[in-house]
Amino acid sequence: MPELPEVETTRLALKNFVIQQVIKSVTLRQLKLRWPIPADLDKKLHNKTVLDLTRMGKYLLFHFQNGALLLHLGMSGRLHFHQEPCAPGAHDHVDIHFQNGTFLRFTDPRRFGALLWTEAPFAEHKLLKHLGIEPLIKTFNAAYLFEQTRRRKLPIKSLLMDSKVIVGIGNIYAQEALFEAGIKPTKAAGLLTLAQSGRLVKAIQSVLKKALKSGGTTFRDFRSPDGSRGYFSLKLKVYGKEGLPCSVCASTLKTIRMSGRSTVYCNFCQK
DNA sequence: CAGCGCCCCTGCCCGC
DNA sequence: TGCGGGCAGGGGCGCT
Repeated sequence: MPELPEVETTRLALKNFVIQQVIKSVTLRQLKLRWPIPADLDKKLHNKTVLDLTRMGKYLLFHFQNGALLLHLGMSGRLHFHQEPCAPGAHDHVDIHFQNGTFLRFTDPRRFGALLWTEAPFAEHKLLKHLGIEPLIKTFNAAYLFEQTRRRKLPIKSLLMDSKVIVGIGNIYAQEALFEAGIKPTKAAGLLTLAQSGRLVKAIQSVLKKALKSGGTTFRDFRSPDGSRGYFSLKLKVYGKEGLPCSVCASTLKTIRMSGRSTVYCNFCQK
């Protein structure tokens, strides 16, 4: 999926289009996503007004007076706001039609995404209540990360990607942040020094902010909700650079697999 | 409890 | 060209 920058980019692009819109109907073509889409969603959302669109980690929340629609883009999910009718393609699973004739389309070829309904208080929803800290807020700092990593034996990369600790960091930005901080992905989290924790926090924030600024890194499947393909404006230093020379020391970047995901790093720059 | 793999699914790319 | 295998941005869950 899109990681935090892509989800936030999606949210910002959609926000002004969907807020205050009144739902006319919901078309469901495929219920089988990560979890089944509630079949009675149309009934639940009929005549309801979208009050707000927020983000918690990589979850988007469409707020209504009586609850919230919880949406996760999974690996390949996209949201596209349409101003006029448009025939659905193979993976266009959901259309949310508004009373003014516009509609929001949820497309997800791999179907790892999710669309769920949650009654207030939504923060108590099982998918949301254990979410960790947002990486771009002030309280995510060296002391926080240092404290969170004590006595943790798992590799630091795995910890970065654990949404119970920190939200929004996926396989791309975990690798990029670790490279920028000069820390090996395999290093046991508990062995980080306070100084390294500080460098890692700075690196995470810098990488995410750069990606946000460029509207989210755009990869194979990711498309901004306005339909543009975007571009690879964020210069990735290690992700997908297997076998290429390190941009700092020119030694060949190394690739390993960590919990099923490929991980690229520089064996010399990262300690 | 902590940590690690599995698996849900389709598309794409590569090698044969 | 066709086909099989491997891999892709996630993350909850079940097992050890």
